Amino acid sequence: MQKQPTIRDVAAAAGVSVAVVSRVLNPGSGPVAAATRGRVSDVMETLGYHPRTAARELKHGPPTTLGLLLADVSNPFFARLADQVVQEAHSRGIQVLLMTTQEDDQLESERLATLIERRVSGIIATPTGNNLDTWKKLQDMGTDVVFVDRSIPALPAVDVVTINNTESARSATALMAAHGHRRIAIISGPASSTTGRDRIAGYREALDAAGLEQDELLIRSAAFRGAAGGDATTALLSLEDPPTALVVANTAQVTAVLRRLAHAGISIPEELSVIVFEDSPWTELMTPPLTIVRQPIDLLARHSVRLALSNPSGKTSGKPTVVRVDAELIERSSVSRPKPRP
Amino acid sequence: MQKQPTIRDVAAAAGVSVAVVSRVLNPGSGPVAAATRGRVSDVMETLGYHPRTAARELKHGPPTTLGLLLADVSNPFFARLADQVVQEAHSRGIQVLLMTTQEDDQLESERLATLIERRVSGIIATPTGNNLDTWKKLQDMGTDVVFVDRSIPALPAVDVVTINNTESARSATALMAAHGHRRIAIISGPASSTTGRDRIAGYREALDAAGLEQDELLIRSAAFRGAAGGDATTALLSLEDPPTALVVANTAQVTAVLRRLAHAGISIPEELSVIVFEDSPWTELMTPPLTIVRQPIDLLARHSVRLALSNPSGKTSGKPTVVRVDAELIERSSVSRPKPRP
DNA sequence: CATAAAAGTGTAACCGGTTCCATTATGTTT
DNA sequence: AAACATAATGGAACCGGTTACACTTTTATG
Repeated sequence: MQKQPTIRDVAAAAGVSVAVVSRVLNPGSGPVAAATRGRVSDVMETLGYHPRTAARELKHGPPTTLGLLLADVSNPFFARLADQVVQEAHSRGIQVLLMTTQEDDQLESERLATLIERRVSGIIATPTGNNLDTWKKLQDMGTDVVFVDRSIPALPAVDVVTINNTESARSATALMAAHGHRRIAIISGPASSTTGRDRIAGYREALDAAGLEQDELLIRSAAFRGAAGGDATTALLSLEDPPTALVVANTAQVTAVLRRLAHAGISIPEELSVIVFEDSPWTELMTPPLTIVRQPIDLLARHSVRLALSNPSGKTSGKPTVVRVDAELIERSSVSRPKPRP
Repeated sequence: MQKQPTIRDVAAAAGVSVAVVSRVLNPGSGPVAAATRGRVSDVMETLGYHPRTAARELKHGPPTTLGLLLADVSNPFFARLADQVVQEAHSRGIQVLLMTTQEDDQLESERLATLIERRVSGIIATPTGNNLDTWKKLQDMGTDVVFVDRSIPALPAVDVVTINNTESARSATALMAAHGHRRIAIISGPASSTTGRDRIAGYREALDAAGLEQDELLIRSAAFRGAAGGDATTALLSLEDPPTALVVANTAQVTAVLRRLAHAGISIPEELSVIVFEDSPWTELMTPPLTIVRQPIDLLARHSVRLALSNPSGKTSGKPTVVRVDAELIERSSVSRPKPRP
């Protein structure tokens, strides 16, 4: 273990001042004779010199780090979002500090405190819905905050990137109706989440458009974490007049729902038509291949990163940006006509 | 956008010196009268003061950031590893800088340069196998490097955390043999990777133990990325004497392999028994539920973080630590006796 | 009560870069 | 060749914390 050379070591070894070395380090910050530049570069090479980011950031914290605050990364949706965000950020020379909240406001609060202390230039987050003051404070500090996938209505000043949740649930439900289903159920995210609410709204719209009656018993909100999806499934199956179609609009609960259906011996689509909000490769490998709603994760990531870096310091723009991208309904084989009732 | 207060602002507002404020910030670094502490804390609160991490790290770069360098995060295995590493790190007050290499040495090299400049205290990585000099340099600097999942034989001085690859492939292959299979194929990672080599070694051991002949045509190395898994599958299926059992020991290629099998209309396990190295929930939802090798990701993460933080600065310990955890073979329904040949 | 020990506080240097500004070297113009 | 613009370099302050050390005030001890 050797201690690292500093800019002064390089300057001394090259027989120049630290100012010159700094200029070599930051091309464009001032003139340096070609010969000098070469000599300094050589010295840096032989000494194995690398400037410390921490020191550089002290002067004018440059937008070199971005906070990515997700609910959790074991969920494939968030995992792929993280992957895309990291790639997109890297392509711009930006680093990503990854944090998770586990959907817990307390943890979220701690993570936000850390992000404040790090003076990250931007944050891309799936907010829990609380910590409003902290979010506001972050923006006051000039941090570019972007909510992705969800938003917080009480914070209308924050940029948001989501899919068109209402429309995606509407089209999925409409497909069920078009196949002749009259008892269509939906399992969505919690009512406290914008995704949950919007998707249920789209579901209702589709029912109205199809002239179908709304039955509150067929609308289930399940938490993102835990086994809520399985329980909701069981509840739906044990209804007196059970649904013939099910839209699983809570990505985090898709496997829990499917597991419960399998254990209950429900055959898809004969007994129950199913559409899930989930775009992993395995949905195609199921028997039958599942009809899905595909969320364009790469677009979400790209727009999020762009917005999180768009206001280098201090936003003058008045109103926040809201990007809404369209999801895609991929029809495979898990939807059919309902079997006639006895 | 307001500019942030500094420690001097706080000191001035509280009518004390910066040293006192610093002591309030770092309990244990020196005595502060209770009354003073309270007053300073109040001022920090009202001013909305948060110390800048960059400035703190200038003095003695404390082990507060960890680099996590993975091949990619869209792969569920790595995603869950990332999730666990982040959680484990957070529980110790450590932040995680997430980076991906896409299995590309050039990109890896760039990421490593960044990590050097950031002076992270530790790095947890799935190395591509190149950039040997940089890895050495990192260690010389006192960075705690931990390879997870794979290792680089040419770098024996690095701590490693892996599953017992040889044993896991051996037991999977042995299970096939125990079911009476004589033509057992394996699709592993590239021969350049330690995981690929070790798993093939275990496979060979199992064949020997079962007194089965080794056929090099049944051993396929597929790259981690791309469609290599599908191609290898097709090649195996079109063999003159095709296998009756297949061990998919390349997690990144599992879905590609299964997709190809589905398209080829191969029924599992009637025509082909299958065991996959993959522990996602969906493996249980398949028809039939897949027999899998489960890798204890949480253990990998826990040990990795522990090692990456164990040598606060400057390792005196002579030899590196190698942690090898056991994978678990979960028997479900994708393995059966081979059907008798005509 | 004198005095030593401990507690509380302040001053200033330092970490490793960046950058303003002054100074000197080089080059161009007429 | 004088006059002046431009290039190249160096000195030193600064970013926002931490900390060694000096100094003052309390508290403890004999």
